[in-house]
Amino acid sequence: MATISDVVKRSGISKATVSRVINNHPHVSKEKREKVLAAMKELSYTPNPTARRMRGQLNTTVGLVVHRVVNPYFSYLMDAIERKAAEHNIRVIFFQSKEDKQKEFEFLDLLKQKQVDGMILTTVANSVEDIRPYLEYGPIVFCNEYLRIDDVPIVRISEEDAAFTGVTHLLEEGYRNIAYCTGGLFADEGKDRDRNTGFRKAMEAKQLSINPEWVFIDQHSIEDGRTVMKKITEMDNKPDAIFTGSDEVAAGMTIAAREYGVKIPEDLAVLGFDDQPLCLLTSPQLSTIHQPIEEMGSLAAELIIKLFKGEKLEQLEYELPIKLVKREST
Amino acid sequence: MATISDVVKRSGISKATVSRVINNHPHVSKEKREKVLAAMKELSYTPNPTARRMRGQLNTTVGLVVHRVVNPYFSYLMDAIERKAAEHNIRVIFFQSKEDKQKEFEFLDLLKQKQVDGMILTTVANSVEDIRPYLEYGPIVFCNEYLRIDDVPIVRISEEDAAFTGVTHLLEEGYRNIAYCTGGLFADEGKDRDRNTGFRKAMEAKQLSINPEWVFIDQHSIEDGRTVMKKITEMDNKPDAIFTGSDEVAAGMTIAAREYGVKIPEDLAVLGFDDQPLCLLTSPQLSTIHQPIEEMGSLAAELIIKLFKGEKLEQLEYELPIKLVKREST
DNA sequence: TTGTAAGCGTTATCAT
DNA sequence: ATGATAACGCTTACAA
Repeated sequence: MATISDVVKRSGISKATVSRVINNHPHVSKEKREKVLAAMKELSYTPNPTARRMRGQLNTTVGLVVHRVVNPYFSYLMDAIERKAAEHNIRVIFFQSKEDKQKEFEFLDLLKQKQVDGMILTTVANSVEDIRPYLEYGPIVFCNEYLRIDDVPIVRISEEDAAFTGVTHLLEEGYRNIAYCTGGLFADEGKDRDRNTGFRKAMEAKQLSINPEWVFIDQHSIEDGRTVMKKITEMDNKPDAIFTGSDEVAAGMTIAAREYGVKIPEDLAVLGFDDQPLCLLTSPQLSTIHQPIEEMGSLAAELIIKLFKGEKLEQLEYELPIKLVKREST
Repeated sequence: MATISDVVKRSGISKATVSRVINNHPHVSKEKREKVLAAMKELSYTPNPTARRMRGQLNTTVGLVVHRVVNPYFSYLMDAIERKAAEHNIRVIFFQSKEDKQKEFEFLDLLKQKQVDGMILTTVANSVEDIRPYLEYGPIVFCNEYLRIDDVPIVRISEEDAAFTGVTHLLEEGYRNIAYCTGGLFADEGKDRDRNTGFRKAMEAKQLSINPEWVFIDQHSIEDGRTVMKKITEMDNKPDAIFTGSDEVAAGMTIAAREYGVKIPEDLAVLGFDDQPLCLLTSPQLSTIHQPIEEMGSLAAELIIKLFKGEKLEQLEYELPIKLVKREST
């Protein structure tokens, strides 16, 4: 690999001026600039990114922390982020946190060590207080997160709107006995709080009350969905529709429905969340809440790139619109 | 961030000796070693990886080129590779090639520029001759590839065995009119050749001949699967089983089957390939060829790590065993 | 406008 | 066993 010194020898021009040309600095005569450019081309010279980084002048690598890459939600997000970053010649290093606090710290340390120049965090295990100190070392962007730190831009959907839209859809289709699933704990904080609010508001708008027996917490997987369906079949007082909060859970329910002879949506309407490709594979195909993953990833990448360039952001919170996709299950 | 010079000041010991301690070199007195270690701890010093890389002494980053991360085959492979790499404190930078030759070169250039210390290539678009020069700059491992370059280790399954096993399964279940799908062109090279050989051998073993009308080439997606099913329903002389070479294609066929009233497996048995999670979501659930993705990724990571350490590999070609998973579609 | 030289944080060479 | 010192490739004061 040719170095800057090779270009110096070849062109007979000083290192400083060559560097100026490389970095498009002004105050270089046309003549010398062209000579340098010629030498660079002849040697097919490329600046060594490692050396640049050591001088502290490089922003080309962003770290991306996801929960698990095999979760389609995250793999689509990665895809969107990587494509946008690639357009700007930014590399993406990725990490799987498995929501392990210790691992998360290890990744954040890469920011401190200048191994990455910025971080996009999609699932934060640690607290605001633990994350904040790392801001000193480089820009951070939250994506699909509910922590709020001053100065940290955040890209997400309105969970309240999503739940409201989903439950309202079920109500409009004529269902009245609505069950509710969540990946969280039906808690009063973060994502849960917002979704719960949406759920409550939708129900209240029709003067309906929430049946606590029909609330399922901590449900994530296809297997969980099967279990939920089983539980419902065993109930005396059964719901006639369910907001699952997850396509996987909804898919699991379709599988179990076949086993138990439950007809979807006649006996039980099932609404997913995310709009993953699997929605088209189940029978019946799943109605769901479409998440604007592509836009979220693309925006998150753009934000961090702006921060790399030292641009000021005119806005810190971005709530992207969801939309309801009606298929066969509701 | 504390630097080696800070440790020097704090401990009153020279840079050279501090460096020796950091790198566990011998010929350092117990006394000084402990002093240095103490200073390092007090300052919570970590060596700067960028500086190390510039000295040419760092092997901590591997580049991983996949076709598309949203393809579950690749996301599971990434997952396996990342987990194994993380065990050894190796970072994974990932790239999506979309099988674009130009992009592939850009990624390989990162090896030249020492942005990554080694490369795992899972889908090579360029020719052997184009790839070979990059070997000079760092180790390369092929995974799920069919190019052969001397000295480049390769991890894959036996495509011939996979096709033979799959087709033989269909024959053993009593099907005789076997259709065949491939993501390739039914060509005489690479992956195709091996799979075709397996297909032929399995058929020949039962003295059956291949009906060229039942061979579908260049089929990849769920949509492709729907099209294949449609074509089959329109045939006068229909096959009674199909080896799809892809779970997606097989899944697409189950969707179309519902639309056209085709019963699987009674009217047409369908065999997938990969054993992706979606196999459990379709009705009927898909029989398929299970790929040892976890093992492939893990092994590929181990190989590149061995090469980082300068270890000699005792073996260059690794063919991992597939197995047939019978579910409801055959 | 141009060039010299210092410095980024390491490791390796060579004396001592 | 230890310590100066050069070197990795680059950018940027500072001087000219």
